[in-house]
Amino acid sequence: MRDTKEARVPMVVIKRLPKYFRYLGELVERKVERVSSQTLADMMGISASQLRQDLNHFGEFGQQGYGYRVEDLYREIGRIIGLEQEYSLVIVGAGNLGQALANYPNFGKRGFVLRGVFDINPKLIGLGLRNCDIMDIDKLEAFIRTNNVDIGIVAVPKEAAQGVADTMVQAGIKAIWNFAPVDIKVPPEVILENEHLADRLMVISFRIQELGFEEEGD
Amino acid sequence: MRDTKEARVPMVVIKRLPKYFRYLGELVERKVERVSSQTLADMMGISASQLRQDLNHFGEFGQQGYGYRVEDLYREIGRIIGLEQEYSLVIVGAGNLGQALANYPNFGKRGFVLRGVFDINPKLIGLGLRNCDIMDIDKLEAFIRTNNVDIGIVAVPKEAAQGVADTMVQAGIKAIWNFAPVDIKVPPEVILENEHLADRLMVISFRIQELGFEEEGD
DNA sequence: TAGATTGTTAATCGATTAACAATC
DNA sequence: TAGATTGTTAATCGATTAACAATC
Repeated sequence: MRDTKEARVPMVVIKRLPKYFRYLGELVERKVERVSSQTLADMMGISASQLRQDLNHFGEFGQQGYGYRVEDLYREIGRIIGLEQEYSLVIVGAGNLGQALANYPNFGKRGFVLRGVFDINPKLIGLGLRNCDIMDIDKLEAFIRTNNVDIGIVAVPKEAAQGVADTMVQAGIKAIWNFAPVDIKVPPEVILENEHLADRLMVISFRIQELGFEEEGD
Repeated sequence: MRDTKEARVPMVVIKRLPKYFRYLGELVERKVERVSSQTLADMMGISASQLRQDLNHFGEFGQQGYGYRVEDLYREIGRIIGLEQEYSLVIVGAGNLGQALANYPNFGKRGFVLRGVFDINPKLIGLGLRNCDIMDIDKLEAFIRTNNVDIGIVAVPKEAAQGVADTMVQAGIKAIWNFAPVDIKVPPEVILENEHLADRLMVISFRIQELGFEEEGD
């Protein structure tokens, strides 16, 4: 253990890991035994250089003249991402999005275990969702503490988002996945990932426009 | 019109536009009249240099010694993003996620108009959602054509995603926003944005792990 | 062994930051 | 006018690509 070459992995590289994992998973399903960096990179639409450079952050997984054993590399990447561990999570906000996330089957498949859903609306409290009840948001802090919850999903309106995040931080949560359309502030030791859906739609909007310029521009 | 300095804007810059827009919107709400690049950058947690460099791709919006008029810059960025136009969209897949997206109020607020929701499940077809009915996926291609739909949201299981995207492309859609956990292939003239939620969760998983190394590592 | 392909170092490219002359 | 702050050029930093010796 340790010394597996851990020297602060750049975020761009981390973000590509799930993609590697997905494509390798596909190869595993197709019962492909070996793959070269070139072949895998072509499938993924990246360069073989980048693929090898990326893997280089974590160790040596291939064999000269042969390539990579698909099954092995798949398992290794899974381990690097941390999928061999179990993470417990809670969702705050049982509106449309919160409910959709609670029911998203792909999460449970890997070791992400939904432990509870919270809302402020008395009408929702007590209702069952997936395999856990919707609880009052008053109970959030104690719940996170007693259940050692790792990840908190924020799916509340933007006005409430910072408050919910503060409570999570207070309770000692490790990471927050924010779906509210604001930039939440958390102390540096807490991991924060924002899912700004409206922002994405604006990127699409810009690019559609830009398309117009291009045509006209020549 | 034109010649407003359009020379292929880098993707990193495009992705920051909605963030500028959000923070400026907040300042507008707070009735702040002017802001300097330094102040705005501090709020956003970026450098003033980057902010000025970014704006420089689109024109000159400030005034030396004064800064930027908040109201004006807000409107300008909105225009650059393309929010003055209306875009029509359809959602394919009326499962939990599709329904949540259909009900997401923040979309409608800007000019994104939901024109239809489609599903393959006969039980869902005919049900009302927001202000449009769920239609049979058979009708998708014709619907996109006749209604000149700009953006297609893919919210179906991964096995069905590529097929749905193909139909959309066939029908002449401009952009696809994909929520299925696969990399869809589209011709280069079609804009594609992926929302790989499971990938995001894996990034969180990696970073929680990494946190463990750090502590132990010193 | 010869051919293939890795791991890794060096070269290139692009994005961020620093600096400052122009000017309100 | 003097002070502030922009727009923009130059310097730095980081990420991607190219190249190749090591080796299976």
